[in-house]
Amino acid sequence: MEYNFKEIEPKWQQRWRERKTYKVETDPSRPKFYVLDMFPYPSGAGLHVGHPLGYIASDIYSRYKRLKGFNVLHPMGYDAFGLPAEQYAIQTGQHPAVTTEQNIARYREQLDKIGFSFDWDREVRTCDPSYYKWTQWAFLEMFSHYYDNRRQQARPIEELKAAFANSGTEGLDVACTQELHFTADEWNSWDEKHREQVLQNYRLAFRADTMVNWCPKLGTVLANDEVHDGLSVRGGYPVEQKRMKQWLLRVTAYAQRMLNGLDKLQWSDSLKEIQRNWIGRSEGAQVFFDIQGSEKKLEIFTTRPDTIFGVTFMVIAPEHEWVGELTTEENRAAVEAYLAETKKRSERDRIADTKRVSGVATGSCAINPFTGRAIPIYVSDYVLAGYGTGAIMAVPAHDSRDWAFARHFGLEIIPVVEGGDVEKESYDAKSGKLINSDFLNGMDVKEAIQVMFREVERRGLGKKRVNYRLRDAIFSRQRYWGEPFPIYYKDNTAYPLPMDKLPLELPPIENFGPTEQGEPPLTRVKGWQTPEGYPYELSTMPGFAGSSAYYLRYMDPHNDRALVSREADEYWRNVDLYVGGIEHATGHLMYSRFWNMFLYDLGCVCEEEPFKKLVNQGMIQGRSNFVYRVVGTNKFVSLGLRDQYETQEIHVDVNIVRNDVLDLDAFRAWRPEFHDAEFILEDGKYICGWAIEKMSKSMYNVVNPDYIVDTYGADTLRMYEMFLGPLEQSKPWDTNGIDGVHKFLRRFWRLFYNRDGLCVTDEQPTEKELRTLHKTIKKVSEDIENFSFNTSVAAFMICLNELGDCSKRAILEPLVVLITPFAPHIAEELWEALGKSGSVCDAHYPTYDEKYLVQSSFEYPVSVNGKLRFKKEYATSMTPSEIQADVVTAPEAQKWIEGKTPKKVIVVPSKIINIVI
RNA sequence: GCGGAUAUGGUGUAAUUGGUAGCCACGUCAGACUUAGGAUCUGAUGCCUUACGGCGUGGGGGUUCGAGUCCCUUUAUCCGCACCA
Repeated sequence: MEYNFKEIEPKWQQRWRERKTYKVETDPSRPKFYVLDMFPYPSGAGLHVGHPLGYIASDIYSRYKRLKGFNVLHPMGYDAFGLPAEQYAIQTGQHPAVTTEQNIARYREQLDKIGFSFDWDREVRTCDPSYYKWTQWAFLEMFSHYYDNRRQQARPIEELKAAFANSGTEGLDVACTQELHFTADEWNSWDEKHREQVLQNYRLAFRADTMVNWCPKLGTVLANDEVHDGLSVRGGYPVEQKRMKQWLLRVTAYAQRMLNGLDKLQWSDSLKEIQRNWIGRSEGAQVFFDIQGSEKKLEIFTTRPDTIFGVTFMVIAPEHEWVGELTTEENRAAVEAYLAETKKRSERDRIADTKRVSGVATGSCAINPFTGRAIPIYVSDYVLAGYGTGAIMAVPAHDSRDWAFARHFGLEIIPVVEGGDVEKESYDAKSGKLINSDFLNGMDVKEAIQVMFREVERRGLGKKRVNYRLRDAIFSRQRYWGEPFPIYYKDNTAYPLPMDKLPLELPPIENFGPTEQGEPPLTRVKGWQTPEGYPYELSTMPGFAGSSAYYLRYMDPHNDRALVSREADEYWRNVDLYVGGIEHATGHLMYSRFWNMFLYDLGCVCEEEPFKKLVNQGMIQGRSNFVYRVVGTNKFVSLGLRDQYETQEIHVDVNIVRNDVLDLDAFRAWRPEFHDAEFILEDGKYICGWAIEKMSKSMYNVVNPDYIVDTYGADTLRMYEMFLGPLEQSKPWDTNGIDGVHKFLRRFWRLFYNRDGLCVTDEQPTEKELRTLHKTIKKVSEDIENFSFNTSVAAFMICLNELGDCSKRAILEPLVVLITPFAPHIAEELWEALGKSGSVCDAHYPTYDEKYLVQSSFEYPVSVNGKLRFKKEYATSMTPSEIQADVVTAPEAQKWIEGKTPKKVIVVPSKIINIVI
């Protein structure tokens, strides 16, 4: 009887469905384990072989944990709202609700074929009103909370109102957009509208007039992580800076906590580093500079207060609010011309063109507070409005940008740290002795910085401060396919919808496309207002809104009274293992942490961090194949002979190429133009060239998992994807090696079945067979724990090679359980064949017995600089007695051990190979 | 520019974490069986050399009895940030 995956796989998939094998319930009597995949956007293209990589890994891990006795939560759902779904809908001219539904059905069908152990009863969809009710709820909670810096916690806005009524802003330390100062009397004298405007400065979800990334082509604003190199991540369209009134989330309030939290997480160092960079904490000083002939003081931020004696000019950003004021009459024309020019340059131009020095003098001067000298103030776009205060003190001797600027405008360069030659370039290093700096002279840079922090505060010039690169997240999108804001407007002031009115459902509309003027599509809905006639907010929430707390919803997906019940949250707590792509490092993984910390402050969840351990699977690239057409003919020359002709490289569909050998008939049939193609072969074959490229339709290198499942079966696909290489590493999909894995499964099957049928015997296994079994159990289990799935697949193959044709029940039974996480279908079938009742998913994971393993370590003598040392070693291929004999009986070693010290001893694990006496 | 990662046969990779480099596969070659096949099984396969032997983990240097592994340096590729003061 042959291994017939085509019969086995649908059979077990159907049984799992019928028996609800993967249904999971809260069960305090058992330890929990939560394994989560990043849920997919159901895009129109369907899955390719790269998508399931992470799902397979997490499925192996969760099946393993289940066999180990854990109560495993392993859910799946769809991130169905947002730009990708909407762009696809626009491209196909269908309504996003329709395409999303279709795409989900397609995804589900593809996922089911691979045999995942998801509990589909817990499926969530972010576009489902019963789901986004809780997205809206969280938003309203953010709207009605502010952040108390002293307690490091979100607090109800009512407390802040009470504080304002009592003592104004006196003694306040809270997260805000701008530092405001007012008294209790002032607060109490304001009307509701004015108070509300002030409160927007403190709410965690708030409306503000800020510079935003506006993408005209997508017709919406984007958050910083959705823009890369001045282009939108989705679609790659140009993005401009624009001042607009938008909803934002005050994620910056949590910057320090998000930074601190990283230390406790089991995430890869590179991912933590990306988040650290994105948060971008820098310690420095805020310093106020007097302005000549003005009451005002120009505030700057610097990380190098030690260089203040070298400040010879100041620069403010073109968007700085004092540009107008600081510009003198004689300079006004030049400044305005410069501002106009800067405005024209797109974000992308500015990035591409960082070496160009440009700027203009305002005509005003500031006073260096330490030297008392007047220094000119310039405007230049190398200073960013959004970071720090939008103004800098320039130290040309020790900052390369300031140096370039000073050179360009002929400004003075005063070195204040020893070490470089400021005539040639600036000396930016943070080391050296201070010079030309009065009381700082002779100090080291690090010491001088600390002294200056104190000195600046002592003289009342400013304060030591921490600055973050992280910006508040822009939360509105001028699009249709997203969660509506539970907000309405009365007299231009935003009011929250009462909680019992949630969810506020997205109204169905025919024309959902973006409008040209940037008006949200919801503008088109007549009567989009409260029953009292107040208009609702017209923009919708961004994609990351719905994905920020979905892992919590899986714990209790049908609860209509809370996002998650206390009971479910206290049992499942947080995600033990999260598997997904690194591309979400600065997006979803930041927002989720922020969102979860906020819910933690509210007391809604009991863990501050949502994802304990995170594994980033690598990307699967495509492996394209090429044929070489002799120019001007319809002749194709094989790879090895192409140098003899002038050829043109053409992509060929990888599905008609096998091991780089072209299927000639399939090629002729592929496209009409190749119908009468001729070939110049080498060794009777046509060899194709290849290259690693992105997996995409245009390169003809897309491999669909359905095709692999049809040809080789899901179990082969699962094992092969793991066998391909380390999970975290990006690698090309290469179908060439898949036969090896498939052959392994067939050989495995043949241990159970021969031509006559089941051939499993009850014979006692030999010592050698038991050793192989126990070694494999140990290796495979350890490898799963370490996410080294490629080596565990290899361990199975070694096991099979060593077993030969051993068909003994005592060996095969544990092996079936061992292989279940990797190849669940074949495991179920064989488990049944062995006469076991129930699913192999509920079996006990086999444990290994040390006594069958070769002594794992022994010690041997080594001479290190004439001193005797014993070194621990490991052996896998010899028994302890063999090792002992080798070491002890070698006569030279014997002598050495007796005290006749040799000059040199070279020892390798199992035998002494060289001793010099 | 700053930060992070990677580099091993024709290919994907492995290496007990400082101890005989190349496990397991793919591919290739040879053989067996055969209804000649994209089936199955057996053997060989890092490179140079007829052989003896030599060389070999991107390059160079170092530490060590011993380095793919540790240190310094350099090159290439990938990723993140990027006028962040």
